[in-house]
Amino acid sequence: MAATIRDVARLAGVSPSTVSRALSLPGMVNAATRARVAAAVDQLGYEPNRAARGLITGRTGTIGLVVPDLANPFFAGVTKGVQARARRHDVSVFVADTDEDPAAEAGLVRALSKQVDGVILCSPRASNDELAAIAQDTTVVLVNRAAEGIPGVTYDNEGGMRQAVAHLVALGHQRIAWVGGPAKSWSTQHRGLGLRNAAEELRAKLAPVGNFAPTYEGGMAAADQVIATGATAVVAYNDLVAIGLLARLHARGLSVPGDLSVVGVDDIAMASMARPALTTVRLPKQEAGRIAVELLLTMLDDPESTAASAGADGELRGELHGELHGELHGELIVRDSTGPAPRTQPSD
Amino acid sequence: MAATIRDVARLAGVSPSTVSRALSLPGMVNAATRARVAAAVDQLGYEPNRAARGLITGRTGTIGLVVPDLANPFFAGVTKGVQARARRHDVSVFVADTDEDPAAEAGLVRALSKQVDGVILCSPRASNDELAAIAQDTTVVLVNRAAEGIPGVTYDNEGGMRQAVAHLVALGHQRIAWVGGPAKSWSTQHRGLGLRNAAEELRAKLAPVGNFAPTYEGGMAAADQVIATGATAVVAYNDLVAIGLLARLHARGLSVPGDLSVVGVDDIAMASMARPALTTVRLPKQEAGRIAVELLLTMLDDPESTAASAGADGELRGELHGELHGELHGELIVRDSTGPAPRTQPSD
DNA sequence: ACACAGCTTGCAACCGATTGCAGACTCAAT
DNA sequence: ATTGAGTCTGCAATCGGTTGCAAGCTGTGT
Repeated sequence: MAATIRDVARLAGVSPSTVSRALSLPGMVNAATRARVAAAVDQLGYEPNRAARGLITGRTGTIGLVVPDLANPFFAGVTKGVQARARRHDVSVFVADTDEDPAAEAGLVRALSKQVDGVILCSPRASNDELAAIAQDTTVVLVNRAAEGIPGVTYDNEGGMRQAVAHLVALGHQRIAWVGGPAKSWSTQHRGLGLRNAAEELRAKLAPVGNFAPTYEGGMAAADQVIATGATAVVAYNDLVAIGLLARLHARGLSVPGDLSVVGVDDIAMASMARPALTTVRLPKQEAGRIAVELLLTMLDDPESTAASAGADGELRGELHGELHGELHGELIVRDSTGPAPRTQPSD
Repeated sequence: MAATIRDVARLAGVSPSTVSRALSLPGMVNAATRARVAAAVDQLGYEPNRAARGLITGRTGTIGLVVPDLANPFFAGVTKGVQARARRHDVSVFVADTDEDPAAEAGLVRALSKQVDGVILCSPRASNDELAAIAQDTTVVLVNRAAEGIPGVTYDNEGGMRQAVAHLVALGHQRIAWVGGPAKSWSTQHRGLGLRNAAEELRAKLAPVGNFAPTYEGGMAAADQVIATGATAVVAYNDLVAIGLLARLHARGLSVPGDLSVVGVDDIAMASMARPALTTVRLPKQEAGRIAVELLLTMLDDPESTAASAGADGELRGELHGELHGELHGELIVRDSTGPAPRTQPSD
């Protein structure tokens, strides 16, 4: 049905090879011929068949994106970024959702990897060893996760947490609770670490209340333990957890920020719709997706470049500043869920 | 790098054609040979190259999905459904996000259509004529939109609205406001229609307050007009709008459901996290995605089948009940945003 | 006039699968 | 032994592009 390169060649009165070259190596063909080919191309609405091209070039022009859960606004944001930037490079994106199932992850990636040039792995649950194994036979870029020798883009969790703590300390809070996400999660570990450092430096006490599911329900479950710590402020693993906290605190009759200030992380749309509107550390989500695409495409163009070798020759695209690793910074968005520390503890 | 069909053939001591047949037409090859091939296949970890296969079969094993905005939880849900069901059929999904830009839509679909076997169009903004043109040269399935001659899956908006009105009338509400979404939107039209019919039948008065953006901001903008109608209950185009209403009503000092009851549509995760938790008409989102995939795959298997011809021979898969059109039903989820009508109008 | 370089272009092989056709083989019936 | 049907397998063409190689053409220097 669709026009082939031979149809174009016939119409332009040249051979298929010339058409091919006119399109991909324009400098190599005579200007007049090139014009005839161009005319034929758009008269026929010709577009090269990707499968055929991929067969010989070994490149499919497609990348894979694996996320834990598309319904999670954070991952939806990353996906949008990946998608938009990939389109700009004329690359298609296979999206796969693991449904938060760590077991499905590896299998999915393997299946995907046969069909794409490279894969972007977002917040993978796999172990470092498993990741290394995957990176062995596919070009991989990580998002929101760092692993030795694998390029990726991460957030400066420490910096974000420092901003949150500084904000709270300035409001007079001395004792800050921390509701962590999944224990093995890379970002939980780094956010916890950043919090600990910032608290120490700014002379506040940090009260970790353990690990909870990174969901609204997780926040509901954590709330009572937060109250029990006697803290006047709480930092939650993410906005979903923070909103769960808000709900349960309200149910317990506590006022936010009157009795307790609450800070989230991510700045999903829901954060500004919560009551009270949530103070949170905004993480640039689409930006992460965009950078991941650039990173992946860079590696694909120059297979020699890896996180390790990049330091040596460092000649990469703009945003990456010569390294096959991007780091994004969070920004504290102050809304209504944080306020001055109460004079007396809510437990009085 | 990866094993080819020739490698397998050599290892199994047969010709490539036999390997091909052993894999796709097992009945045609001798059991012993088939076993040798199978052994060779998994010793080498062989997987057929899709591009090569696609080249000759004309099928890519890939479908496209176009949604207005991945960050919208409704579309994220549909995407999850599409994605999961496609995987089950060993089909990959290209996801494209138009960023709510109706102008980008058509171009995107055209670009996509060259690379996939068929396209699922979710809540397209295009006109019926444009849709017909697209369906002309690609296999298309619509989600959340009906158009003459094009298969699709829609929601029974009338039925959902009837449930909402019945619920409100039972609570004593006589005057119900309606905040519509984008005027040209198919679902706005049908929800408005359903509301009008149900209101008439159940002897309630419907007060439409016009069309608003299907967002939180849209809801905020509509709230004051809703109050001005003197209605004691309001049905919003979707949950996002309803939550916007909630916020503005709260700011205006009105109590929900004390002064005004609010009903949304969709049942996105946010609905149960709102304060008060939102009464809403739950629309099965993933289910819509799943059915769309089945529909598309059916059409691909049997190119003769169209919405028009399906009635005649109607021999399709389970869920579809013999029609190339699926209709899903909403379910009223009663939470805390609806309650008995106040004795006196809030305007008193 | 001749050789040689440089620029364009075509031929043909190739990527990795699928499939129509025909050949080889087995087995039973005549 | 011959024929015929039926089963299984291989050959070779094909899908739609890309690319190494060689050949044609033009123009320049001698």
